[in-house]
Amino acid sequence: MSAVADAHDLTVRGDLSTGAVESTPEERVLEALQECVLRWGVQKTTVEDIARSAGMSRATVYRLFPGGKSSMVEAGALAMVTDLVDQVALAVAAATDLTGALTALLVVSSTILADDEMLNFLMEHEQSVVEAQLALGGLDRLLAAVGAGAGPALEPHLGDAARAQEAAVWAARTVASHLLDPADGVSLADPTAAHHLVTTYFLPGFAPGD
Amino acid sequence: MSAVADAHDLTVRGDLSTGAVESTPEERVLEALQECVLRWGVQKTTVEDIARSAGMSRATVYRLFPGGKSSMVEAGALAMVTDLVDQVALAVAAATDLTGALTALLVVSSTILADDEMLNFLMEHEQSVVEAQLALGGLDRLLAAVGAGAGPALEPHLGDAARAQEAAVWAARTVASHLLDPADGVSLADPTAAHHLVTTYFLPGFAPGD
DNA sequence: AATGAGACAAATCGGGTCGTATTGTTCCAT
DNA sequence: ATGGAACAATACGACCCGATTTGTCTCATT
Repeated sequence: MSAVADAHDLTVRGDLSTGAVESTPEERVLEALQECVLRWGVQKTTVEDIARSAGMSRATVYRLFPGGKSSMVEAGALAMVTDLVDQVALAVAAATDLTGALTALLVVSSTILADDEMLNFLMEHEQSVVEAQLALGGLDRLLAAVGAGAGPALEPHLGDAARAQEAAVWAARTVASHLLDPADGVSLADPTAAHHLVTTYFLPGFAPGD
Repeated sequence: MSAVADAHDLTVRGDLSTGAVESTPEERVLEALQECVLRWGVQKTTVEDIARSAGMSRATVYRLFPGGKSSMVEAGALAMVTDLVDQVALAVAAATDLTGALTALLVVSSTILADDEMLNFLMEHEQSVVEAQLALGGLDRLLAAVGAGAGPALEPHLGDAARAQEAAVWAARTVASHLLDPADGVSLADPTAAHHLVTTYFLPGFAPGD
């Protein structure tokens, strides 16, 4: 019923590292959306703009995304989150100890967000669009996604799956808080700052028993 | 120049615990503002409404608050924050150990916010007003105020003043995050949940050395 | 079978106007 | 020091209007 339920399969076909050699029509639409948004912003981008940019007719775009522009934006956001979670999970899994894992979680997610062209554009020119995505439990879903995606990678160092997920959500909440309110000169993308934060607030509570 | 700089002295004269026996004209205006807002919301409340409710003329209200309605709202918010910080500092100071102090900080602040009639009303009916106060570095100032107000009360258990303030700001950020996004069924107003959070994430990092 | 082109009503949006309510200031009487 | 009144300037809401956009549909094309 909700637009979220209509989310399409955004699985990439082809090798990401070598650029999109093969991509689904849905992906082409999302790429077109990104192009248009970076040029004119979300509000000024029309479905016709997207269709033209994607090299297909408006009718086809509507066939691919029956929900219209809003569903495309939602799908785009979902794709970004999915990518983010995947990369974070990868970085966390590569860590050898709990400190490194948590630090990686903070640094990688913060770095990705700080370097994301689309997100930076929206935060600067159309912050309301970002807020709209986060409202109505959007942040909850985001945090839950991070917990579900990065939690398991944290489990080897914590044993308990529930504790791992809790820690991941907690870290994600921290990143989100600092992202939406950069405030104090602390940047979690800085490995030193992140490490300090982890060793000060996170780590000790987990190490051995409760 | 800014409306903040025009903030008036809101010191209460008389005993708070026995109700306002004696109050300044400014306070009467702020009380009137609260009455009107709870009835009609911020947007629909006019200066004339406030003056009538305060039992004085519109001219007098403008003499007291040259900045108009916006400065009254700002002064009201400031008063609320001041009260909050004072009560939190009091509760923190009453704690005998670090665990109790941090837990009190979370529980008392969360409880006050959760029980605040005005804040609940605004969050439900005029969330944009709250957001407007938090934007433009408003949250930063709020966090700094908590750090400055409650930090010293934390110092006896931490020794270092800078560390105490850092911890207070961190806790405040946690409360703010959970307030703006209640999400996961965790309520920091619940002493058990707060205690769990403190012992898990906060405490261990501070106890002895670095 | 999938796509493009076009048509279509409905909804949305930006701009413009207008009358009213509110604002912020001022003067004067008490 | 306060209230009452007046005042211009402004903000606001309601309304209308034309243009754009949306979402759905049909039909021809490949």
